[in-house]
Amino acid sequence: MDALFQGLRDQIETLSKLEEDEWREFKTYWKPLSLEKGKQITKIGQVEDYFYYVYEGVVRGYAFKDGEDISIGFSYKGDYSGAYDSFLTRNPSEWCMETTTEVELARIHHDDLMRMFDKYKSIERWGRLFNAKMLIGMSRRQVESRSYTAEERFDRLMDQSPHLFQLVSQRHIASYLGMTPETLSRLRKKVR
Amino acid sequence: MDALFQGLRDQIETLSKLEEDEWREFKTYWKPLSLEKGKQITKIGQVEDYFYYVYEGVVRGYAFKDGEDISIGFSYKGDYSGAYDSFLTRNPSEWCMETTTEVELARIHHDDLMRMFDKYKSIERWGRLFNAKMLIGMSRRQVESRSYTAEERFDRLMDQSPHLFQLVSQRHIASYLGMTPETLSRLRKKVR
DNA sequence: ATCTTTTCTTGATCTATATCAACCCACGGA
DNA sequence: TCCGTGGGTTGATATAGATCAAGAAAAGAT
Repeated sequence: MDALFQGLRDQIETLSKLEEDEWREFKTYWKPLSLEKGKQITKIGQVEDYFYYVYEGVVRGYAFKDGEDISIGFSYKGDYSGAYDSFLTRNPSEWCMETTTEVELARIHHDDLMRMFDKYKSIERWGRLFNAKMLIGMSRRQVESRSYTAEERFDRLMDQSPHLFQLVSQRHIASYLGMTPETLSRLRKKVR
Repeated sequence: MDALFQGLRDQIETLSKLEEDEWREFKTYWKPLSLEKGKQITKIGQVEDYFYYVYEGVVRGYAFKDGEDISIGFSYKGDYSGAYDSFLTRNPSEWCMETTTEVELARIHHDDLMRMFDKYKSIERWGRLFNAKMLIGMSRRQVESRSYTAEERFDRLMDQSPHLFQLVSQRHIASYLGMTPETLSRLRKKVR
């Protein structure tokens, strides 16, 4: 619990240093939250009101494409999570989040965060840099998905996040990689 | 020229209002720039030092995938442009920018912008919201490229930016849509 | 205006990956 | 202990779109 808040603070301060009293106040708006495996966090069609910090476990973000569940991304320890799109635009979310393991999170409500942005420049700065970081990550992934074949994408994921294969099911990984479970299965066979 | 700055200011103020004197100072760092068609703005491998505002014309961003030039995106009147990734990370850019028409731009140097972020909270806020806007646009495009077939992507572009077909060559549009020029040509035939 | 170069079109194949279908395996509940 | 349900595998077939190749048209260059 203390460790959770310490992790959160450290994470924030990689982007923008906070004064002791700024942090003391900011901290009061973050609420810890423990969830068991397989819990829905955000549902499609509702506006995302929270911004999440993942302290322990894995959260999966996914959307529906004609009935099929397709994974958008995974958040691990130290990541932020949530239907950030909807959180920003205040439009109903087109995707949802669920826990794939037991998780420990902290979350802050949109309105509280906005108030903090208004009040503290250091937090506003954190917001700017956080968005920048997301942007960079997303543009990397875009290049990734555009420039590589299914097989290359698979190899690269095996390389970069082998642990993922332990944590979530094949079908979720497959949809994340933009291929069918069958194709993924065949690729894995090839490697073995 | 006055119109250019007015456009820039309006654009900025859709995200964050500036005081008269804040704008007066901020404005001094933005330098207007006219370029003819076909000019390289940023080259691969160099760090992007500028952030661009497009007042007139079209700028194309592209990368190289085994020798082939693939378009990442286009910026029109009122958009911002530049190898934003590299601008943020200060790493050498993996893509480059060129004008596809005559253009009128204004640009600000990275260091000046950083100083402005430090000095004015309203500009820091603009930075945060600008990043958020980019993020939203990018996540939309990601969904776009992932959930639709080549034909659907084409139809949607025809719908949303028909003018683009006048402004840039088929091959650039094709690579932007993630298909070969041949495929694009066949799709266009289908529509006619 | 003529020549050259580039872009666009069209047709014939080829290939990666999807789709459909059957089967196996592991695990949780009765 | 047996059964059912969902995830994973494997095989056969289908298909969107790529690739290769060659001609037509448009755009620059001299």
